[in-house]
Amino acid sequence: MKLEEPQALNAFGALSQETRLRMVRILVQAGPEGMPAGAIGEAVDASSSSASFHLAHLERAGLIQSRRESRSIIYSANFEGLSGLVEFLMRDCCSGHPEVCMPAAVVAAECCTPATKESACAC
Amino acid sequence: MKLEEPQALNAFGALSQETRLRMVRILVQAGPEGMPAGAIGEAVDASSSSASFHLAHLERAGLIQSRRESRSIIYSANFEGLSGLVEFLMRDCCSGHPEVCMPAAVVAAECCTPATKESACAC
DNA sequence: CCATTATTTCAACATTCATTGAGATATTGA
DNA sequence: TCAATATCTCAATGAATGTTGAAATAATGG
Repeated sequence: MKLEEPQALNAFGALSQETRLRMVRILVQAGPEGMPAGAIGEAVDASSSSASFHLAHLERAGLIQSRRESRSIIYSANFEGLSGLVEFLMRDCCSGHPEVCMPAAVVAAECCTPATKESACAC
Repeated sequence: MKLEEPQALNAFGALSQETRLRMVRILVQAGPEGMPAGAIGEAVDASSSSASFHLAHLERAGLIQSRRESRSIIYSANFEGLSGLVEFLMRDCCSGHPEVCMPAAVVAAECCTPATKESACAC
C-alpha cells in the first residue's frame, strides 16, 4: 500500500499514544487471526469505552481492521498499512542510495518495492 | 538500536506532526551529510522559532542528530533510531512467523537482525 | 421475547501541544 | 571589538486530544 503524507501523519499519530501502540503490537503478535475487542482492552488495561475509542482510531488510520464474529468484533493488524508506513518514511532514502542510510530494514523496504512484494523478496 | 516502549512512543509522537514528519523525510533524503537548521526550516516553511522547536523535539526523540559547523547547526537523520523504530513495531511479529505478517519490509526487519545488520543483509 | 454479553456512542472535563514574537546566545569577518 | 548571521529560549495563547461514566446498539441462547 502506497501511503501519502496525510495518511502517514494519521498513522503516526495513531501510534503515538501508549494504549494504541500497545494494541497494535499485541495485534501484530497475534497475527492475521486477530483478537476480540474485549480481550484487547483487557490486555492493555483499558475501559471498554476507552478501548473502543482507540481501536476505532487505529482502524481509521488504516493500521488495523475489524470483522464481526457473532457477538464479538475481532480486530487484526493491517500488515499492508504497517509496511506502507515504513515505506513512506524511507521513500527516496539518501537520494537513491538506500544502502547508505540503513543497514537492514530500510534497505529491505526499498529493495522489496510493491513489485517484488508478492513474490517473496530476497530475504 | 533496540528501542523500548517509552522511546518508541516518543519517536512516533515526534513523527505525528506535519512539520516534523516533513523534516525527517527531508533529512532521510538528504542522507548522512544532513542540512543546516535554516535550510530545513525554509524547506518546511516554518519560522526559525518553530523550526528550532521541532528539530529539538526530533533530536530528543532520537530520530535526528546535530553537529555545529561554524555558524550553522547541521541536522541529519539518525538511521539507527529510525530502523530501531521499525524493528520495535514489528518485534515478535505473528508469534515468530514473520513471513505471515508482511511480504517485504517486516520480514526483512526480522531476518536482518542486529547480528546480520553490519554485514550487508541478503537484500 | 427477555436477559445477558459485547461493543459503541456521547458530552463534559482536564491536559497536552503547536504557534507566535520578542529577546538571548553563539560564531564569524571586517 | 562591532555588526551581521544563525539558532535557540521563553511565556502566552489557542487548538487538539484522552478519559470518564452513563446510556444506546447489536447479537445470542433460553
